[in-house]
Amino acid sequence: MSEATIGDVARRAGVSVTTVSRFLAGQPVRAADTIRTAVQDLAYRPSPVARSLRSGRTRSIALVVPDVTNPYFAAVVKGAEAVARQDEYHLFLSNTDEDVDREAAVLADLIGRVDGAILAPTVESDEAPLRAHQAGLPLVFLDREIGGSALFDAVLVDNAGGSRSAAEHLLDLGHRRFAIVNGTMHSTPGRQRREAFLETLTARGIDPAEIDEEVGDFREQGGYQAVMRLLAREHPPTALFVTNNLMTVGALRALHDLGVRVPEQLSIVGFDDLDLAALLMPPLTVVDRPMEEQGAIAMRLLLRRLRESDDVTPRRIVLETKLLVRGSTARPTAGNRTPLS
Amino acid sequence: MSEATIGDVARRAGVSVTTVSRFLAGQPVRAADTIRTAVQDLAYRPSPVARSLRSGRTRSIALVVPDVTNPYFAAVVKGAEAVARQDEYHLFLSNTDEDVDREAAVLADLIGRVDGAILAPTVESDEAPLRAHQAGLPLVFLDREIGGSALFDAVLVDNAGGSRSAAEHLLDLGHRRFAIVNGTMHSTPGRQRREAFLETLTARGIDPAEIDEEVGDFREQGGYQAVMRLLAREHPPTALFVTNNLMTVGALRALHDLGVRVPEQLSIVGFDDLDLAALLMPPLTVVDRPMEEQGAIAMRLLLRRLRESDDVTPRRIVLETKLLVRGSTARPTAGNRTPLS
DNA sequence: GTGAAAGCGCTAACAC
DNA sequence: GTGTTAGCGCTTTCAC
Repeated sequence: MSEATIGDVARRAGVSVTTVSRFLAGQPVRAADTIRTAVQDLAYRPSPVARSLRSGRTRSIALVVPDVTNPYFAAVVKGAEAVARQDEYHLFLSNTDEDVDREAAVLADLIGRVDGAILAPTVESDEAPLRAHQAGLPLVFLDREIGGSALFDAVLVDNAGGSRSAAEHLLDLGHRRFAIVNGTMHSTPGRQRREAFLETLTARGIDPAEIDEEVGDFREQGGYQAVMRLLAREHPPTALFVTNNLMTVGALRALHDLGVRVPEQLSIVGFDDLDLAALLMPPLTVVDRPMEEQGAIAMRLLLRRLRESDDVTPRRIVLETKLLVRGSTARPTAGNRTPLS
Repeated sequence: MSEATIGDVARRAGVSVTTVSRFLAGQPVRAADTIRTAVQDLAYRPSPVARSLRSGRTRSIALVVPDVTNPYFAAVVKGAEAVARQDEYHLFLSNTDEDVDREAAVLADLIGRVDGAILAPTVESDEAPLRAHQAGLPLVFLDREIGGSALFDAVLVDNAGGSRSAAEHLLDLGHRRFAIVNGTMHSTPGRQRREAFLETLTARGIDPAEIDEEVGDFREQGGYQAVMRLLAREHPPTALFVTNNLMTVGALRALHDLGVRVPEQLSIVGFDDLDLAALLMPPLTVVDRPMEEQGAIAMRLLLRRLRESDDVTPRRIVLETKLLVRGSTARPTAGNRTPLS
């Protein structure tokens, strides 16, 4: 029965709708008390939809991520939501499941429904975001970018730095046989984490032939299978870098099923911390980064863009990573260090 | 520049807006081809806001949960979103952080903005949902209820059954000294899990004095502190039941810091499975339940209610739990079985 | 099968 | 400081 409109309030208070509107906007009005009473009596709530139609703004923001079930994105959502709430914005949430078509559909659908969107695009060659942008949807990129996206605000992570620290840590321990489980190679983090890891290794004299690669597509199952393949090889690696949290879980599961002892037989570094990482046996060494904060920053960037004129130069914020050395990395054992001798 | 309106399309196609509207609605129209072209040329998209104002429906649903960062709720969100998408509904997400006031504010804010909401209420004595319902917001309860909520659809879990299975498992192993870490005692799961655990124990002859209780408020930190307090006692328990996932993580952290050996010194059962539960040392015994499915069911219930008339009798669906016995539970050791002798 | 016109609930000129 | 009115973009009578 919440059907009271501004007209009802006006009638009950014996004034015009204009006056009520002005009262609601906080402007000085003679009949303030009367109106206030009428509002309460009728349990009047201004219709957000009508306001939106009038103002052209919805006071809501969409957050488009591959998967909320990924603890990293869950944290991002939380951070973003908290900031939105403060500014009285509402949050739409969409999962793309790393599916480009779904992402495109979602974005198209969002136009006119939200004032802006925060997006973790599936692939760097993605066109959908550009179309959405041209259609008037302000966009901020989260964690990933698309090609030639100098137009957009973005909150990224120093993937290269993170991977480098992982590689150096493993090198310093004395490893010479490496493997990396890659994510989606068409995405920013997938590409950057791989490249930096490989470059660091070869720059320090590692023969590329000593670096095995498998793709795990950023999924737990992918990580599992990648590790299964990796360890089935004749000369398995002694050091493993897994480039996201979900794949790390899968990798650990695989190592567990295989009975591989960590770090005695294999050292492992993950990208992204896990809630239970420190409680695993052994505790997991990971590249960590701010998560809720990344969501919060993305939201702030977007809200600021909505506030200011649209021609503000795009801002790119790159957050630092931090290597958390725990127990899953160690020196290679003698047998492992020279697997061929 | 996505400013084309239905009027622009009509003009370009040389027909009236009515005809365009009918065309868009899929009704037979002579100028179909012309209109189709005009729509494409102008990249016309019907305004969702205008449609909502007209129809009184927004095609969006809100999901109000305590915390998306909780893997259980993240899974629920995913399940609910998938169902909503199929029916072309959009999802609003709000975190309440277990705060009654925030929840009330969120609900009030949602009225008129969504067609319905799925809610995991903070406390059973909550009034806000009733007010929202009276204001015309269809509601489905998720995982938790409020007092006298026979009015509402709900998707619950057999908390009593889950706790009973945990208690019986521990009893069967021979434990006589118990402890339970409770959640928010004013919430449905908090209350039910506690009661069933205690009843099962006492029904099997356990002296209530042999059952320690601490409250952890469903938070990780709460679980940590609860366990710290529990194990500081003179005659610590040999069996521990932790009533949700977050608190279980905290509990494990505490046990780790304390150097308590599981299950030798203490058996532990958690409520809700964790992604890494099976990989912990020892693997964690837990009460598991469907998570994404619970979200999906809640969404289906709500959409069905929106479709059917509002006077359908409320439906309550109770999902079954399943005890996953892994390695964190074992017989009490001799020393522990009779701590006083 | 089609068009004119009213109206969803609100805000903002514009006159007073 | 207040009321009248137009109009945001759409759907839907109601005549034709």
